[in-house]
Amino acid sequence: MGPDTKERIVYAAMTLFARKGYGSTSVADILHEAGVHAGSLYHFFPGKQDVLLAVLDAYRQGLRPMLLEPSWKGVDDPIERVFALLERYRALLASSQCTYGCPIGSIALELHEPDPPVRELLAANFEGWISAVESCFIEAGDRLGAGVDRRALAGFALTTMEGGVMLSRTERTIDGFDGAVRMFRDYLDHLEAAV
Amino acid sequence: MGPDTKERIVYAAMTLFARKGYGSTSVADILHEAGVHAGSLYHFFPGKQDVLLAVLDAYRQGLRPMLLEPSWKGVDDPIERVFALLERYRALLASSQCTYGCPIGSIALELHEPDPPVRELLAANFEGWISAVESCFIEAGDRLGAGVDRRALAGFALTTMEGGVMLSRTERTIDGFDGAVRMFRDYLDHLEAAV
DNA sequence: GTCTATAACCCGATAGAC
DNA sequence: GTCTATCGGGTTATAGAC
Repeated sequence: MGPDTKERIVYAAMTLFARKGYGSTSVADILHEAGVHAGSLYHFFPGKQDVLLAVLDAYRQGLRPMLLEPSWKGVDDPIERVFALLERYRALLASSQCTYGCPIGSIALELHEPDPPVRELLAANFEGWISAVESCFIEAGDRLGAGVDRRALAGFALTTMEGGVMLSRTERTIDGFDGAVRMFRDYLDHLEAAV
Repeated sequence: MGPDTKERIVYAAMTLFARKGYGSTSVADILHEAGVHAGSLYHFFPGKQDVLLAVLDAYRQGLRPMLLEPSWKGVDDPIERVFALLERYRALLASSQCTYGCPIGSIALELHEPDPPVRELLAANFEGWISAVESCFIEAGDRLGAGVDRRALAGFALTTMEGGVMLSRTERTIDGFDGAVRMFRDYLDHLEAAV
């Protein structure tokens, strides 16, 4: 239908996987959402799982331009940037009645035994996220004690976000997410005060 | 086949849902695992989702006898009890090559739009977990400052565990879980030191 | 590259004998 | 309560014309 058929398929799949999950999204759903027919999808992709791989790769490639840069617009303080990132997930939750959270985390838990390339792309997405946040904590310099493990702290930011999303999605209230982020903030305050 | 057919079905489903997820477990899988035939399952349950409800209720009822009490055997310190609980999840991860984590969290994220009774039972499971941990923090008395929100801190323990499980399952390494728990421990150390 | 039709399969659930 | 056979429908993927 156009030169960007493949991209439309990936974008449609991205939307649907985030909204309904991977298993609950049928190929027919993707075809309908993208406005293409089966022949086109199977021309570009060997199968459904390869569409998932393309989606996960798109997330990975979009980390900076689609997630970090919008979140960090007008925020220069490196530690505030971490909370600006968390705030973006809060906005996603709040604007969807606590239905939509982190698409990577949902897929990561939905697929119990993913094929290696899928699992590796999921891990690469987490790794990119953690690395970006780690950079913020490194940039914060001596506001955090020299003994503070920046990488582990960034991983803790991720687990706070993912766990908070899970709790809020289940309770259908933003409270769980907010509570977790508030505790994480308090922890960072203690770390800064301890220097 | 016996007077406990219904229980065998629930137990089989519990095992399979934890191992493969809800959607990837077919009724035929449950029948095979439980050693019963379709007629028996549909005699006791209207459908597959009702088996899930029974499983979630079993987890809820088993929280104390199956999870808390074994974790807290020989551990009297209320704050150490929280970490003993987290240690139990670590053992589950470690003994399964980081495949098996928290079955409730997996199902919570797998089902994007669960029917109300399912979502409510998932929330009730989280609520029971959080309440139990909150009790520990309350029991810790003035070792934590009076201004510390015990309930939010318990929720933070849950998000730390669930997020850590997600990260470790994806990376197939225990590091993410250990890092998150280490940070949580450090936070509690700061809270205790600040009193 | 795109479209239609359909193959081959698995699913949850049911019917009805015992 | 238990067993067998099967229905009806949705699934991924393919075949083949255009």
